[in-house]
Amino acid sequence: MKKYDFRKIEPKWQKFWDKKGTYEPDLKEAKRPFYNLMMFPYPSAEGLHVGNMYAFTGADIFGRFKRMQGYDVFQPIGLDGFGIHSENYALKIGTHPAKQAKISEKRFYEQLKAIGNGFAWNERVETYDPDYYRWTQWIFTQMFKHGLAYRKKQAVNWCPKDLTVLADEQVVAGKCERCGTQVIQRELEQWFFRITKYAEKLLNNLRSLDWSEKIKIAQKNWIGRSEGATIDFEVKAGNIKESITVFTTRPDTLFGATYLVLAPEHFAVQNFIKEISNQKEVTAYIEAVKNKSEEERIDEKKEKTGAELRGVHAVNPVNGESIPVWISDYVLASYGTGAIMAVPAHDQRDFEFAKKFKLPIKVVICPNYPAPKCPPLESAYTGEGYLVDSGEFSGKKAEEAIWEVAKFARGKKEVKFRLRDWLISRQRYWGPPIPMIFCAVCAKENKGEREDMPGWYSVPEKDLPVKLPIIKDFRPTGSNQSPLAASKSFYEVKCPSCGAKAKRETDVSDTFLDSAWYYLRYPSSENKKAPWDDEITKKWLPLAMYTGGAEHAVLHLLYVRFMAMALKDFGLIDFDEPATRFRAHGLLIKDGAKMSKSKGNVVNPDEYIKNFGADTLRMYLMFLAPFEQGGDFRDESVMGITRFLDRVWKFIQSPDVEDGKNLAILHRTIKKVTEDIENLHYNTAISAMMIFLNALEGTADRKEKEIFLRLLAPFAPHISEELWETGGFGEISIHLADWPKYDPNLCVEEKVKIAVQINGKVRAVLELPSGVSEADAVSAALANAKIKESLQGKKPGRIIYVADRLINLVI
RNA sequence: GCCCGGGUGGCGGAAUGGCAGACGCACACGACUCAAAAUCGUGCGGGUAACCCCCAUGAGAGUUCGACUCUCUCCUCGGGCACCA
Repeated sequence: MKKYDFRKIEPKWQKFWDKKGTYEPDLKEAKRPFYNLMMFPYPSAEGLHVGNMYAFTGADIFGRFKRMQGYDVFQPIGLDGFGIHSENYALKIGTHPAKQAKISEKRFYEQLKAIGNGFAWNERVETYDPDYYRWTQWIFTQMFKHGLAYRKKQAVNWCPKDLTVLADEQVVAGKCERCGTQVIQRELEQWFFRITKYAEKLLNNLRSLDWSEKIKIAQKNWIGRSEGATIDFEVKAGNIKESITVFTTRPDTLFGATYLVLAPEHFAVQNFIKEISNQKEVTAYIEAVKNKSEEERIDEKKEKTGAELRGVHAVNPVNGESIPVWISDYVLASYGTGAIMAVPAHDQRDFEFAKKFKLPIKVVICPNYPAPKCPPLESAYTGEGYLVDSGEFSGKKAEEAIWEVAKFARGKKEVKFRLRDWLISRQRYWGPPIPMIFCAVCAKENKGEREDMPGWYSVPEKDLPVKLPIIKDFRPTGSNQSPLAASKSFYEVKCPSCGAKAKRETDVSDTFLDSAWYYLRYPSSENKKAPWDDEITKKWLPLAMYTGGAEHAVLHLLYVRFMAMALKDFGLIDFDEPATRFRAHGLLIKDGAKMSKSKGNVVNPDEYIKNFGADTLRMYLMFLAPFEQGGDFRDESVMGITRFLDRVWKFIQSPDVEDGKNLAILHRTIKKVTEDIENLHYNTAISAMMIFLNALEGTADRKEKEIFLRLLAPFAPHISEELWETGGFGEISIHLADWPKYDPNLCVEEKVKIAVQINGKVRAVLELPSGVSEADAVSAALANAKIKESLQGKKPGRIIYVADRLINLVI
């Protein structure tokens, strides 16, 4: 018998599969399409991370399993190589990103081949390929034409290190999601995508999606729907009369509103400022807020700040009371209406503010009714109760009076979302130039492609792609402008409408736009005339299975859904959810800590593949823990799998023993492995194969070996293929063979062990024929010497019998 | 603060409400060997000389004939959100 030599076997079969196109489905003719997608990597670091390999292997096992079950599995791979992460890497090592992209590409593809995944290599996608980003730009123009892309000036998140704006989703706890730098606010005019238009749908669809629950929860919280009412307050200041609209989810507490608070940026503040007696104080406060960094705000979170607009008064619409008006940064300009009614007795933030500035606190909800004298509140009371001091509503249950009070105050029911529009512009170099042109002449004449955006034109389809020029100085400028703004030959264009001298947009788009539609391109990647082929798209999409990291819960996974909804509304695709099933894999850590370059504990898969083989590494990674949980990579445990595969090698080539005794374990193993793969419990599937091997070594017949190889194939594709060939078990490839089936009737052992308990404690274990009747089992138990002894002549009062499992005698 | 997950031997982990610790790692002993590695075999939660006994799944209570599993309270670790009215 030859020795198991993975160094020969693995490259041999990788070449074979490649040549034969084993993993290339017929995209046009496939009968049972199964699009199994995994999130593509961004090639920013020194090479493929073992975490990537972990994710890809998990997804690949599922794909191989489905392929053997008879599906035409399409499992493509590509690179998310455009964008700030790749650019930063290029900056760090001092190469041009375009050059670095080619280097990374080669390296990544070599590594991706070495892990033995069943990728469809013919349909690769690289986001920086002009053939690809041509269509990314085209999608931008579609968004523009349909009114979903627009420009607006507002305070946006700016990363002082990456020197670009960021979407809200890219800011984590006030810091840049990528580099961890404290984000600051800048007032800029930028391109946005109107994702908020789909807030309701993004939320509602979640219910019917078969996605990892934690992703759905994260999205739900991010979208942050709240139902409430907008209510108008008449506000007077000297000669000025304004109506200020507030948003509240608790209109039932209206009688307890003792003042209004406006965001410092609220439009009405500027009007009132002329009429107030403390102009200096208010102006100073507004200035102070403007200059506060996010860090300072978080620091001061506990301490409320603000300023009264002296001389400004609002009228509470439910009782006509005149109440003061304040400004404070605890009210956000960007949420609701930027103004609130403060009910200090029943809202903790208002409570703190009122305490600090000695504003009246009026209780309008008591837990009981009629209300006993309420003791002074220590904090806001937000529980249930009955309305008090609330005019005609007093005595009603607060919860039930919400809409009645709102109606009484002439409020309107309204739904608000936490979700903000997606900021698309980036002042960086390495991305698709935003395909827009601004013509000052048209703008002056109020002409434009869209009425609401004079002067703006999308680049005509025939002129796409707007190629990213190879410029020498691609470093971010820090000046609100992309490095492309320095390239005259790039930005000087003619107006597509009037032909006058116009200016091309010089910002590039967010990387997440590249990845928001890539799954559509894979199966149609050969098409040079359209972003995707309708027939192929109809056949293969939406995705049957999508696998990726949970860190993209509110980034990629939200954007990709939004994009599908938009494209569907444009009539370009016929589904609005890109993936019917999504599973988030867990995080792979190393010796109890997250892998990171700073800790120096990043594992590169290359040396492990070299030393142990791809099959061993694959199985090791999957054996660690449930795939959706993640695992802890420890060098010493790899040996377990090495031994296992060595034994498999010998087991399959050992002489056949025809004794037909292993039927039950064979069928149970098939059942267990099948169900475990379906549930992504690869660790226990591998354990079941180990148990099978332990039991059958030296007693297996040919059929049992053959079935074992098939079960092993998704996990260890090379060794199983090699043994399949040398053993002559069937046509090559094993990966196109059928998945074994089990017979539930044969899963049962002839004899079962039944635990006999007395008062829940096991006192004896009986071996009885399976399916034994209750009466027989109980009499066998009572006849047992140990049981007799334990019973000491007492008679069990109650007997619980669980078939084939246990008897509990209760005395 | 709120919302999700977790907490089981020395370690990774396994257990439709039914024999806790499968499977593997590490470790110990034995076989093979001049020797070592590899391989094979045996053992391996704690108490105990030993057990058929007792204790044990973060802590405490509860439901149940029976709880790692369900309910409540608390501790703790990880992740997400964080003045969202």
